[in-house]
Amino acid sequence: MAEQPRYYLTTAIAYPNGAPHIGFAYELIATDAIARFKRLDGYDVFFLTGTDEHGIKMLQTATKEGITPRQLLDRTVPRFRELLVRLNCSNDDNIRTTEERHHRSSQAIWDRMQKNGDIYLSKYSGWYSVRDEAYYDEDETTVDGKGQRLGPQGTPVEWVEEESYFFKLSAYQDKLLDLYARVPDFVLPKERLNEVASFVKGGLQDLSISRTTFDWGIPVPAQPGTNARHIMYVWVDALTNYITALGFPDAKAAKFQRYWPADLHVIGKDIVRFHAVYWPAFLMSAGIALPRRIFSHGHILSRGEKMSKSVGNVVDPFALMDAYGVDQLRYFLLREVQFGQDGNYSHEAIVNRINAELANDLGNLAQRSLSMIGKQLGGVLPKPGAFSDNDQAILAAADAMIGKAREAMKTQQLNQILNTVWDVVADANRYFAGEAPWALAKTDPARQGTVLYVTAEVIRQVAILAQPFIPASAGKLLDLLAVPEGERSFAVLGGAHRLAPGTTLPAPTGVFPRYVDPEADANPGAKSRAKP
RNA sequence: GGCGGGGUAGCUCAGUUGGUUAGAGCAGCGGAAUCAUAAUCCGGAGGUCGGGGGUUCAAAUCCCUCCCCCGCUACCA
Repeated sequence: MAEQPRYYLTTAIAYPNGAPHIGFAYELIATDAIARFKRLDGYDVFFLTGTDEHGIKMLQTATKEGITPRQLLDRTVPRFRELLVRLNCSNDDNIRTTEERHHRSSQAIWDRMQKNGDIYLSKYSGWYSVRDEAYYDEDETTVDGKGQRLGPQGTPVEWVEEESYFFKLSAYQDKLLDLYARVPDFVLPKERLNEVASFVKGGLQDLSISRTTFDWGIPVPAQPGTNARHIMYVWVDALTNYITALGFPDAKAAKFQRYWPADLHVIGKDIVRFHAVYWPAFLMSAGIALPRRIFSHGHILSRGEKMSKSVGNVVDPFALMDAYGVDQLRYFLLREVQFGQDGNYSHEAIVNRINAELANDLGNLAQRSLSMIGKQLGGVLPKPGAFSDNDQAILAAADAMIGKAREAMKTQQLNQILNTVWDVVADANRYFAGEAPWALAKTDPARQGTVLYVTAEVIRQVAILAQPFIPASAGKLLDLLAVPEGERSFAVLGGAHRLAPGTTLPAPTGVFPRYVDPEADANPGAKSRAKP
């Protein structure tokens, strides 16, 4: 028997200096759907999430509140863990960059890069904005009326000069360009790779990778010739989490052997450069294999506008789950948004998807067919007669879903998978209305049984394929079809396997409730508006 | 400024080796059905395909030009 293929995928690690944002929830949902899809499709999956806990912003947030970074984390990190649980994420590990294993790992990759001659000590100076956490060129800055120099974001900057270690990023320009040419889907969507490539073509400067001005970070390994206390700055620390979780630097770590290189890093489009330029350069320098793909997802906008605290349109993922339900939120984000593009969130849009597609199209189809089996056939799945052309057509459509889904998954087109599945749901509704099994009950009971059987079989395949996206609801649907736990993987899709006639089904219950605006009950006349 | 993507029905989008009446979903309008979570099904309607010019028997699709939006990036001042 062939060895089970492996699949390692990650989200970016989130920065827990506040409450979890919808953007992180979106990334978790999408990555979880991919992880679940791959597992159901027979892969040995390792799915990593985590939090990025160092850096000056963390220190500043803590200081502002008069607590230590550690205390801040004790308060915020549990909320991120809670989000994972609430979202029903199937992650296999959740790394924290403050963990001891990660300190060892980061120091080890640093050592390797240094031994390769890519790290040197120099001086970093420039106009620094604490608030932006960024250096600016002098000509990017302006001086306001009070003599205060400001950065391009309008934040105050100050002249900072400090000793810093540098990474010879400039030495990797050609190797990176070669990588992009050799592996054209290294970054998806492909327009993102084009942007990265043109950035690299424009020339790379060496990267400052340490700081001495604060100490909330991983110490740089002891160096001969200097006693300055450097900590690693941002990206060496953050990116390395992907190998830490597999047991790096232990060369014999079973997980590292098994799962590295990663198949997929799912990240937000705002950090493409770090993953598509810095990370492969670090890995090349350290002599570690490169990940196979970076997928950059878009941002979730609120009614077409960027969410920001100042505008006050930030959406809390917990509030959304409370208002609409977990699977409903997962479904909406993955169905509505083309993965890789920006997407729009609005109350109207999510309610529409929930009611039209989950409750009406799929939920109601299941309810009407299964309750007919329950009421008229004693709850026993009927044995079908010979299949008519219509039966064969709808079954063929259902059988074809898995092939299309796998094709779409090759490039992480999650919404396309849902399009495929819900196209079949729409077909099934047409089929059901056309065959009118409620009328057949009197005229041709045998034929009615066949129609109900075919419908149930289509729902079975729909539910199995829907599992990665709406795991709890799809599971309930499969329960209603009395599908055993061991027969819910993609191996039983495609027509080689069918529902077993004669099976007794449980009494059907609603799986996808309609969303009813809470205001409607109290105030029936009022036009309801967006709540969350 | 440079590079890239885009501007198609009220909304979100599909549609380029140029070729019959430009498509889908949602919304809206009309009808059918009544098994079902008042869900479902059917049908009409709705577009000068950003503006202008050109090539062609024929252009959403090719060429020129202009306008607007988005992304990446640079720089003058």
